[in-house]
Amino acid sequence: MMSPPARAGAASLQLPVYLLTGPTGTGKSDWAIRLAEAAPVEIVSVDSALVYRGLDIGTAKPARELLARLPHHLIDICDPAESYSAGRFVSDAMAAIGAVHARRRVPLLVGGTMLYLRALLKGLAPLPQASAPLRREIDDRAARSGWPALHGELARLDPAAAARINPNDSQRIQRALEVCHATGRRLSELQRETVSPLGDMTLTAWALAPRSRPMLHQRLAGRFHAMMAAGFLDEVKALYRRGDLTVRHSSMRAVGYRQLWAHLEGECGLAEAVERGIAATRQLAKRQLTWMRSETAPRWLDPESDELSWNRDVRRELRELGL
RNA sequence: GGCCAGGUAGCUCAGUUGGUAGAGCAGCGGACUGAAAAUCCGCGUGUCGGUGGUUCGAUUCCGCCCCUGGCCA
Repeated sequence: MMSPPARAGAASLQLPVYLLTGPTGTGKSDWAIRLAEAAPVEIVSVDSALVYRGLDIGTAKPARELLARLPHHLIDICDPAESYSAGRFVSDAMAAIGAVHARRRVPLLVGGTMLYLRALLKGLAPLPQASAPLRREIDDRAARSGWPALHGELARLDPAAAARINPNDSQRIQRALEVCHATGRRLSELQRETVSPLGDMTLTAWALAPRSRPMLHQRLAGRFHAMMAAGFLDEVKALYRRGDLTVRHSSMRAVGYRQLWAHLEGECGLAEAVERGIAATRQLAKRQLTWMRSETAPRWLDPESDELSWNRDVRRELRELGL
């Protein structure tokens, strides 16, 4: 559930938390790594795919050598058969932030998993973890009577939640029912008890915003083809051959993995899988930009031209803090 | 060169017994509380290959031309 607040002592209260976000493919990790080479910051990944071991090429994971040389947190922390979650992320991230502060260094949150970011900045309600048996039971009933019928059930148990959830939104209907059945309370009530785990820590947020959509799309396509040239398909084949993973595992629903997996299952040719993977990447970037527009109030940076001044400004601020 | 099948949205295609057209995918906008790189909602973006004819009216019928694919030479 919720982690203890990371307020180890008076000293850590003075230390800031930095955040660098942006849509996929804008260079966040590169900026963060070059800063970490020269400043007392430690990178805390905010990424739902980088947590998985063995998902390397397709997630654009920093090279092993870099991960070993510069402190990174929340990368390679679970097996692809596990299911990571926003809740685990919040407690892992708070633990990492506390540990970095205890070393008198500054955590630099880097990533584009916007739900995780929001959960960390604004907090999660005290909700129960996922329950595999409950979810299985709900899935079974959905297969028989359809999600709109379960939405009707939710409308009786938690009208406020049902009003906000579309009758076809299987994932949210399932979660809301799961919460009602597991706790006997309404999701919509529990959500009012949300409190930010960051407490009074000061957060400085920057966001990389691509100059133009066509430019971003071109870069994403180029990057996907580079991943293919670097052995992405072999990486997915190795995961496929394990035999215990399926498309129902969230790790195998990641962009690129899902499409190459479909190709290995014989659903489509390789060229088509690549095109679908590129399209899925574009769609991910678009959703991330929607989050960025509505959620955060960051300082916007241009991925093409602002890195040097950003890097210099952050290092000056750290010096002024005496770090 | 001859015959056949096509040419409709960015792509793949449907359709109009003559009244200027619609699906999927892509794209664009939005939502988002333990699967979130997930899940879901909204929006059609068009010289219907070109040109001439018939017609009140042609994307649809007819002629010619161009392009693509296939078969025959």
